[in-house]
Amino acid sequence: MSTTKTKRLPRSFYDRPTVDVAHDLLGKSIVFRSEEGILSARIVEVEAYVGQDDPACHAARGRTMRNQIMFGKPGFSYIYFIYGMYYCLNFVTEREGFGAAVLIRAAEPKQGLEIMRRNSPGEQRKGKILSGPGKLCRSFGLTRDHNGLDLTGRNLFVESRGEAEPKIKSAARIGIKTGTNRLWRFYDADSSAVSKR
DNA sequence: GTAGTGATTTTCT
DNA sequence: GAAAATCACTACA
Repeated sequence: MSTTKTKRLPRSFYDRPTVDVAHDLLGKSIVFRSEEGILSARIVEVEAYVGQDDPACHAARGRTMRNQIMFGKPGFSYIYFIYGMYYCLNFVTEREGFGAAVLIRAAEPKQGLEIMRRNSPGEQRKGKILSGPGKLCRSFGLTRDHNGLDLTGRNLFVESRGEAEPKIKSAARIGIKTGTNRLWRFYDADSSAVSKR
């Protein structure tokens, strides 16, 4: 019998302060049942986007068509389209009515690497194929079609295997012009898959 | 190795 | 009409 316990994170994991959720997601595994097969990866870089008082958060100016999922219940996926060609994956956090989420920026492939390579023909290096939010979605095959999935369901979720906590560092968030004073980017200092050093 | 910039289209003002 | 939670390519060191 196996001694490795795998556990899908429950909704209560996401129903907490966003910065805590972001921090605790590092080292956990994203699992996605795509039509081509199972994909999984170890999360090594995330960013927190926290409600109306965070000017960099999509929810800062209230509800819109795009961000309404962020105001819904925690434990759902928020996937948006950016720069005309990329998607970014987030997990919605905190109570219903509060617009917050964690952006998944980078991960290390664990399962389904061949599918990821097919989805990202320009980037075949295992250590870099998920190193960036746009690349992660492209390699996983995530699009607007996967916006609003329930992370307590079967198709997309995060699991914990009782892994040791990684060495976590924090820094300013990337690619934004406001709110850079908040150090809400967290990453595994020992991983080479982090998007920027 | 780093620095600068063009691609491409949805979303919001 | 402008900006955008990015990436890949080019030039140069």
